[in-house]
Amino acid sequence: MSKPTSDFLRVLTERGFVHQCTDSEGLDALARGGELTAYVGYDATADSLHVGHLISIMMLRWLQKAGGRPIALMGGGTTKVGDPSGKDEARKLLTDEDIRANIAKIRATFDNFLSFGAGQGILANNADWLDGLAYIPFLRDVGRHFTINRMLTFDSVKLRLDREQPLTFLEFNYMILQAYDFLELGRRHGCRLQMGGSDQWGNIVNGIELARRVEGRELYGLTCPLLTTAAGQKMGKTASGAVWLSPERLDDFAYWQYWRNTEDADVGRFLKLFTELPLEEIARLAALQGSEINEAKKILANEATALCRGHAAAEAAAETARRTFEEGGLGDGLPTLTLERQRLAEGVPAYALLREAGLASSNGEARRLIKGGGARLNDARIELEDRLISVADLGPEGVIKLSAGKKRHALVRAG
RNA sequence: GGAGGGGUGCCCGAGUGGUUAAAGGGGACGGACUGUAAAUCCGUUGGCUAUGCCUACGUUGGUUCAAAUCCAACCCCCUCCA
Repeated sequence: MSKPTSDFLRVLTERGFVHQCTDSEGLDALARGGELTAYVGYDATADSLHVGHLISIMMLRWLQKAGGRPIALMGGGTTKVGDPSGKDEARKLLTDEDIRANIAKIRATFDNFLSFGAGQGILANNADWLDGLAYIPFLRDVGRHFTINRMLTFDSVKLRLDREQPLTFLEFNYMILQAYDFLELGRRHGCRLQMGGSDQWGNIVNGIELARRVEGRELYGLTCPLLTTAAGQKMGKTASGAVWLSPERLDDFAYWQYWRNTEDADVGRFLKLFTELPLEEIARLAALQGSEINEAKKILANEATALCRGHAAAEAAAETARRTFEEGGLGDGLPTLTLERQRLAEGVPAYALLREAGLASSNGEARRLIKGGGARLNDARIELEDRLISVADLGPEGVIKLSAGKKRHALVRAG
């Protein structure tokens, strides 16, 4: 593809967001010509998005910065049915109330990245049009434009069939519903572009085809690469699961740490995708060698955290990290457990305290941690599993520092 | 509906009567080495009020001194046939 001339596509291309595009020339012309409206769809099964969603959120953000109008589409309608693709066990069906609550909480995250309001971004919900669909009319108006022959050629379907895994009729319909979303957003908001992960390519193309057939409208699709780390791992896993975007699910310090621990080989790529630093600056940072690249990682952590959690949170997390790792001291931002003074006076077994502080998920795990030499009390290795920890262990600042390994720390205070 | 195959720990997968909390791998966690990186090596990896007790191999019941392993019924998945 020739070099894009629109701000939007140029930025996306330069920063590594673009995997495939249905018609980059056409889209470029459209983006150049005026206000471009584009959407990305998000599931509403959890009350928070995670870093896997971040790349597409950034695309919406760049769109808005380039003068376009982003639509974050919540799958309130499709979630109600329950996405069967996680096929291990039938996901429990969410109630309307759950979904509404999830969407409200997710919205708080979007507010950090996008501006919603009159003439700005839109937070849409496909329940608005899917809930009321009448089956027969829908089949006649929309279903007739899909041939099974063609649907069978899409990767999402083909992979399943090749691997001899079941594909339910419900999932089959997902393609159609998603295609219909695109059509509907075009009608309602003049949306011309759908973006998503590369795994969404087939679904996106379906929407484009549908709109062409139903109303002769030309739509566009753009996918971003699925994010893996340089080591080939799926992005966003930590000790305790997904890296959540909402502070209720993952505290600011942990979020900052996630970025701080990026592999060397990923630093440049992540800076381009997850920060808004100028490319020249990024090129300089990514070229740092040896331990100097840690500076780049700190900047990555600061910038990424500032976007998602705000500047104050980013600075506080950076300060906590500095105190904890560079001075070996205590950072205020570490997870803190407040214990009744009475209990602490009597003493609590080390394994129990580690569990309560969230450093181990069971007493057994805590015991193993101690046995393996990974548990520390005020930076001194804990030798005995049931060693009592008491007020006598409070440091000068009135705090006990517990550690599991070198990176996971927690504070205990007497309350 | 018929015939055959299968359901094992976070995941994959071995195991066909006792020494099996269950080989091996992956992942995860911890240790060593480092730069809060990667790679590598080592250890750990069901729970508990812990030299013991409890729970666990789809579900329920049975045989046996003893069952993930044998029997029965049921549930679910896959393949082929109708």
